[in-house]
Amino acid sequence: MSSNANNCSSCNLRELCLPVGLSAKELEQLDALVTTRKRIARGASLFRSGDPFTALYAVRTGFFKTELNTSDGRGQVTGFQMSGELMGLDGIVQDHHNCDAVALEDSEVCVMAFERIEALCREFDVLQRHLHKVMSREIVRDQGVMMLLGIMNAEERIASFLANLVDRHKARGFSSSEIVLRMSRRDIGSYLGMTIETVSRVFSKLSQDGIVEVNQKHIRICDPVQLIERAHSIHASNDKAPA
Amino acid sequence: MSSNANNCSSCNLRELCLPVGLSAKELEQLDALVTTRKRIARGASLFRSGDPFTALYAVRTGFFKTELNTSDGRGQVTGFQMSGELMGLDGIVQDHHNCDAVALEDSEVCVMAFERIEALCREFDVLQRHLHKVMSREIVRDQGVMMLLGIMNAEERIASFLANLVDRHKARGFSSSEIVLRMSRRDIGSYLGMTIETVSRVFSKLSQDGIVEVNQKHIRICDPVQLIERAHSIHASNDKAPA
DNA sequence: AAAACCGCTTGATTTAGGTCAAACCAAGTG
DNA sequence: CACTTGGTTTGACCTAAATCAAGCGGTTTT
Repeated sequence: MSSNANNCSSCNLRELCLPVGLSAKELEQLDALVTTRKRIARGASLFRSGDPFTALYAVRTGFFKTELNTSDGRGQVTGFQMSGELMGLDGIVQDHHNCDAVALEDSEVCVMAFERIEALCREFDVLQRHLHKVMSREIVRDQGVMMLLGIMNAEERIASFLANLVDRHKARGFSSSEIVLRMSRRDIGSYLGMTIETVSRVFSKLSQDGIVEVNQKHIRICDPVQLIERAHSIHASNDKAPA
Repeated sequence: MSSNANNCSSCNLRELCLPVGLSAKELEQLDALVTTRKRIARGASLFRSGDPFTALYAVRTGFFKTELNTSDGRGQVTGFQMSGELMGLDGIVQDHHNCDAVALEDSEVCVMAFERIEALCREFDVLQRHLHKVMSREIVRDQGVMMLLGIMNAEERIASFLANLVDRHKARGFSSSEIVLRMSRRDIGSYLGMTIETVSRVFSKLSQDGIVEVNQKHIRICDPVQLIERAHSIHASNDKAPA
């Protein structure tokens, strides 16, 4: 790796990952955060449930899912992570990870030793507050998913899911009308608490209604207003990119 | 309030709330954590969605639910909190609360100004780690609820819910075979993503099968092994009392 | 103490979404 | 190229849970 390959201060994801308004000097000190980077091939796991917890990971490139697996083989996808988003917070409480993080495409993550994060947070209150906000955001996001699973019907769930993806694409400066789904219908179904058949049927419905165009993994959002309309319930202000 | 009424060091919930293994001296300094206590009458709110966030709250006595409310009047209960458990973590990310916290019986909470918590965490790494664990535990708990809502059927949900309550009662030294539900069937249904009728029917079913005895709010666990059997999926090691 | 009310239970019926099954389609592979 | 293979779509049917509706204790009100 080149001299500044691991530098947060020169990373273009800086605004997604780190607190804003840091001085150049502070930023420089934060470069100590990322000790290494790690490449994960599509289909491989960054960590698995039970692995010892030592670090948090920020997605640098690529796309991940996190999932819980049950003894009886059923699984629950608990989230999808894209560039600038954090993984591993679930591991802190028991010193081992509580879910699997699987790369859905060839990906690269920044490895941040948790002890180092904590040490820096004791030094810089801005960073401390930032970490707390990141964790709080995850809690709020999870509560949004609970609501989605608890009270929304299939169409609302899919619409919320798509609207959320659009938001996160926007926050990264990507097209907000053309998105490519990195995850399978099975993963979507697992995340949204429904079968692949229902996922497929709802996509077809939204397509017939002229709200989206669906072509396998390629989704074109034709009518973003109607899409949000269909999401209906608070598809809350959660789940944005990390601040 | 008497001289040491607000002292964490003399609180019998200490082991649920605070890190273990603190020296007497450290404990003394932590007494600065709780600035005030607050009584909340049954049915009243400790905070509501949108209220400015300034503090975290620990339940001292009583029982709470937290819920999200949607524009269209639907609501989702996101959790129930009993003595020693924390509320308010959702408020950190946006400096205002994201859900309502409602007392289900006359209750008392310890108010911990968040700025003070952060200041102390910069000073004591043990406390810092503790706060991170508490937040991580909440994330893991939420993921457990996602799984419950995503893949469990009605009976598994109710069985998990009861098994979880039993665990938390045990952790507090309460009877693990006799529990009194502080929440209504409606709240249970909202939390578990089902209607009150289904809640009632599943209770009746578990009762017929000799696993529990149900008498309105009074539940007797007759066969705890079978109860866990019915929960089936990982009713994971989450959602215990705060460490 | 009748009446109105509230939370809960139980039964009858309906329905959203699950299950089962078949076909489709893109991407490898021998 | 024919031939898998794995993910996706679509259709037919079924079921778990929702909805609708009635009744059942308690508790509070008048």
